[in-house]
This record gives sequence, C-alpha cells and structure tokens, in this order.
Amino acid sequence: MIVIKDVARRAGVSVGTVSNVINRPERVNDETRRRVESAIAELGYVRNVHARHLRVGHSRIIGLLVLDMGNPFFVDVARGAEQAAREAGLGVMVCNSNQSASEEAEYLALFAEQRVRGVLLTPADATGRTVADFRRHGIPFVLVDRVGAGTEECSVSVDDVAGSTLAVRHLTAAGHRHLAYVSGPAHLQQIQDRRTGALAALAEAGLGAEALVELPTRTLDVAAGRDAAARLLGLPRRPTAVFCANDLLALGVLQTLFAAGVDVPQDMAIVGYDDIEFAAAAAVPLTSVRQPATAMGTLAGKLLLEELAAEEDGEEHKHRQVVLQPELVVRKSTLATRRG
Amino acid sequence: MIVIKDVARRAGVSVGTVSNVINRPERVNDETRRRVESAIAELGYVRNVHARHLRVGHSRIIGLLVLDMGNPFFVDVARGAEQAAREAGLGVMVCNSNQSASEEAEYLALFAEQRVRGVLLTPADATGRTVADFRRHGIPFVLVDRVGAGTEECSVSVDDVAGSTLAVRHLTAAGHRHLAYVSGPAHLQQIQDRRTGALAALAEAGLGAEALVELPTRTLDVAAGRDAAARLLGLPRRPTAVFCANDLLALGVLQTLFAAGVDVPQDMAIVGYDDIEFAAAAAVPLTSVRQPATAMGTLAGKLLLEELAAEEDGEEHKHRQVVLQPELVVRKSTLATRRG
DNA sequence: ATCGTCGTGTGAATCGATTCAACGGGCGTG
DNA sequence: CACGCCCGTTGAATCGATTCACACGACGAT
Repeated sequence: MIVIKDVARRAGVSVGTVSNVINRPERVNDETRRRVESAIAELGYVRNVHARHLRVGHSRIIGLLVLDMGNPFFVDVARGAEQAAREAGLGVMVCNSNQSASEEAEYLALFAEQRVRGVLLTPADATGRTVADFRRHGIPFVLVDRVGAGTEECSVSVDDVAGSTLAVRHLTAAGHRHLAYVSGPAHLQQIQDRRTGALAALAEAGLGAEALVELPTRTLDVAAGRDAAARLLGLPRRPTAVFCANDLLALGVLQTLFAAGVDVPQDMAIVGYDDIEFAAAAAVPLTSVRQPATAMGTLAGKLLLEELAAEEDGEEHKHRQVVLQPELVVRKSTLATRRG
Repeated sequence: MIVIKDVARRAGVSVGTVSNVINRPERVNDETRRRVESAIAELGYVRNVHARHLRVGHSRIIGLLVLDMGNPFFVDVARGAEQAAREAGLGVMVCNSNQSASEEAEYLALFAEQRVRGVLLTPADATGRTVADFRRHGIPFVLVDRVGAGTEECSVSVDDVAGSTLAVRHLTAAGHRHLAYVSGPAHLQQIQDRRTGALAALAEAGLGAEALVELPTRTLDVAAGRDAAARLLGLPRRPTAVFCANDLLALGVLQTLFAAGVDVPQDMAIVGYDDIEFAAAAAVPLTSVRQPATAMGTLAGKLLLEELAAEEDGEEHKHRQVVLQPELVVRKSTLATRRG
C-alpha cells in the first residue's frame, strides 16, 4: 500500500510538502505542486484517514441513527441529512436502532469509538437515558423528530400533537364518534404525543378518552398493522374510524380490512401519518398527515454544521429547538360522510 | 478526552496492560483486569478506533453501496448484509450511488480512504470502469445483484433474464400480444437483462421484438412510473399489458392509469419486479417477480466474510458466483383473461 | 553592507493504541 | 543452591499524516 512517504520520494520532496499539496495547495510553488500531483496520480496514492484523524482529533463523518430505514419517512430524512452533510464535505454513516434502546446504545457507542464529528439522532428511548449517557462523550448532536428535554441540544421536530389533532378533528368533523388508535411501542415519544393530540381533538368534539380504543403494536411496520386490524375486527363494539401512528401501520390495516370485506371508507375510515409516497398509491388512497421529512433532515444537518462551525471558531453556540408544522392531506380513505 | 494513558495511570499499570485487558483479557491476571476494567468504567474511556486502525492496518467497517435506498428492495438487501456483518462484529456504512457512475466513483473513493475492510457493491456503471478502478486498491469486494464479468470477484445475483421471462410468459399465456416495457436507465445491467428475458418469452409465444414497446425512464422511482404511464396512454396503438422494471415504476404506472380511468387488469395488465411489501398493498395488488432480497444481502455479506477470513489466514480464496432464482407472485393486476 | 521580509521547503514531534522483546519474581526440578 | 520456565507486566517502537518552528535564498530598503 502506497503511503505519503512513497509519494514524497517519487516527487523528490519531503512528506511535509506532500501534505501541504493535499491540504493547503496555495502554499506550495506551482511547479512543485504539479510534480507532487503527478506522483500521487502515478502511484495511485490514497491518503489514510485514520492517520489523519488521529492527528487532527476527529473524523469527517457524521452519524445518523434512525428508528427504521424500512420506513420511507426515514429514508427521506436521511436523504435530507446526507445532502446537508455533503455540501460541507462530510460523509454520513446511517444506522437503524430498530426502535430498541439497546441497539441505540450500541450504535451510539460505535459512533463514539469512531470519533464521528457529530450525530443526528432520533431517540428510541423516551427515558432519555441513552442520550444522557452519550452526552458524556462531548460529541455534538442534534435530535431529529423529537424535541429535546431541556435546551442542552438542538432539535428539529414536527409538532406531533398538532398533527394528530388535525387528523382526529378531521374524523370527528365527519361524524365519527368511536375511534381506534393503532399506536406502536409505548416508549416512543411520537406515539405518546400522537395520542395526546388525538385526545385533544376528541375533547374539542365533546368526547372523552373512552371514545378512543388504543391498539398498541410492537413494531411500526405493515405486518404490525395487519395484526392490529385483526384485533380491531374482533372488538365487541367496532369503531367507525382508525387513526394509525404511521402509514406503514395504516397500509397493513387497509390490507386486512380489504381482505375481510370491510369497505373503506364507508364502513371504516382510515387516517395514516407521515404521508409516504406509497400512501397515495394504496388500494384506497390514504388520508395522512404529511411531515416535511427531507426538510427535517436537511435542517437537522444544518443545525449540526452550525454547531460544529461555532466549536471550531471557539464561538458560543446557542441550541435551538425548531418545530415544523405538519399538514393534513385528505384522500379517499376518509371521504365518506358519517351518518350521525 | 480520556485516552489509554489516563486509564493506565488510574489503574496503576502500563498502557500495554490496559491494551491487553481490552484485546486479550485472558493474558492478564484477574485482579489486575478488574482494576483496569473499573478504571475504564469510572473514566468513561472509549478507545479511539483511528489509532487502532492506524496500527493494525484496516478498519472493522464494511461499505455497502446500493443504487437507491428509496427502493425497499435495497433496504432489504441492506438489512441482510447488516445482519451478516453484525455477527462478525463488523459495522456497515451504507451509501447510495443514485444510479450514477460518478457518485459511485466518489463513494468508492471514500471507502478507499476509510480503508474499509471490504465492500458490497451494486454497480451503477455497466461498463465496469469504476469497479475496475476500485480493484487497484486491493480491498476485497463482492458484487450484489450483478454477476461479475470474469471470475475475479464474488457475486450474488438473481437471474434477471429468468425472472422477466416468467413475468412476460405469464402475460403471453393470458393472451396478451402487444406489450410495453417500462424500463429505466439503459446503463444498468438489470434493465438490459430484464429486456432480454422479456424478448425471450415473446419469442416463445411466436412474437417478435415489435410486440414490445420500450418506455425508458431516467430514474427508477414512482414519479418516473407516472411519467411513463402518461407516455403509454399517448401511444397510437395502446398495448394491453405493461411489464415494469421494478415495483416503484409499476406503482407509478398504476396511479396514472387509475387517474385516467383505465381499468386494471381489464384494460391494462401490470407486472412489477422485486415484490416489495407495498406491491401487495397497492390499489390493485400487483403481480410481481419476487427476489430474495434479504437473502442476497446476507449471502453477499457471508461471501465477503469468507474472503476476509481466507485473507487473514493467508489461505487461497476461490471467488464464487452465486445466482439465485426469482419467483412470480400472481396477484390481481394480471388476473383478467384476454380475449384473443 | 546590513537587515528584514517574503516565499518555499524541511524535518521532527505528535496523535493513541498495539505489539513484542525483555524483564522480574515465583516455583519446581535436578 | 542453581537453573530453567512460566506468568504477568513493562516500555519502547511503530503505524501514516499533520503541523510548526525553523532554514534557506532572493530581493528590497536603508
């Protein structure tokens, strides 16, 4: 393997000069620079980032830890983050916590070992334990899709309470009085907030918590949705509408209802969350709460970059909590009007 | 930041001993080991992988470069690869080439800089140029979803010619005589192979290439499918069936046909490719060619691990080309029988 | 003639963990 | 008692790139 010393020998200069050609080309004479550059090309030299990072103290990679890349919502978040990082010449290492606090802790430990420059994190652990542990390493991080507890970190989130209020208000306005909430793992903040918003909308309509049957699931995917729908069909007094904590669940619910011959939206209305691309292409196009996923990723990336820049310039950094607003997209899955 | 020297001082031992506790705990006395371990815990020491890798020569990360993580097919491949890597204690860095040869080259350069332990690669460049360039670095790699040109590398792929033959044979058997092929970027091997298979099935049915109208697209996503469907509807002599190079395209086609009031499958049958989870949940459940995506990822990971193990033991490694077989899943989007 | 400055280059110290030759002490054996 | 051996530990060399104090020559100003 070719190292910087080989290049230096080939070009007839010192290793310091080769390093300068790579990192501050303006400091070296044109003629010398050309000689070094062609030596690099001829030998096929690739610099070793480990040596570099050992010296400079940190790497040029940021870590992104999301709940599940199987959810197109997070794919969009990742796309946004990657774009922001790219513009600053940083690489992104994407990992899945699979909504598990222990996997989250494992990946955060990996990031710490790697001395990543910063982290974008969608916490799986609502207690904040793993995040608190991670803070000790002193690696800058930004929370994504979750508001920080204090103001000790930046965060970008979408108002989940507002989003679910929109969704459920839409249902109560159509006359629904008895709803189901297909939720998800209770330890996720998003799941809790979306319940809060749903209850708020019910209260507006003069309804109490008894109007909302919660159907929790272990995961947030299509299979869990199918499973929840089976439970839904078995309920003694069947609700007339289902609010799902995300679109994957909603698609699963839709599939099972369809197979059971339940007409959507006539017999059962469905609202999803996230408005992933597949929601519009579903058997019955899904009404859903749209979240600005890519924008969230980009913004989170930018906040992190700001913090890094401040750190490098020795300036003070004020943490910011950005909250974006969701938007209800009405489609066929809720279009029927309820009788009474 | 805490370094190994701090731990050594705290535990009252030399740095060599601390390193031994971390890497070969059996060589150190129980009492000493415990002292070092608690020093590590108390100080919150995290070892610096850059220093480690500088010394040992390579990292414990493998690179995975896929065409598009927006395609659930590749998410499944990644899941499989990650699992295989995890079992061997390796991390995975996932990147998207976005089907672009230049982005592919960029990410491969990043992997080379990082001295990743190995690479799993779905090439975007059918010419094999970027792959050939990458070979120079001497980093082991395995091709995924693509058979290698020679036998100079391992590969895991699914027989695309067989898969598309299945798909199109299914259509001709149902009486279709005039088909469209919504393809994709011509520089992808998969796209070419799937055309070859389609033409083979047509030939079996006594039909020539004129029976297949190709509608190429620039990308392989839902939006491109919508766009292709618009062109499809504008054709002078409208085909009765569409074969799409993947499910994302098929979902886009379905959406546009639906909006235009074209009945699927009565007026137009659709076959997709990949059998992603969303294909079954579509407006009209899609007939699709199922590929063993997760298995492909796992297998590719295992082949790479085998190669790495051989390298470490100084053994000879024989490259293998594994070809998996796809399977046709028939659903409603092709269920109508053609008249003549 | 002297001094300062500028533009280029050099070479050694440095980052943190790993590894290995060497060492010391305890024990058993001849 | 002397010797060899094993166990556990030490300390220094090493990996490759970066960085910085310094050197060197040329040139201009005084």
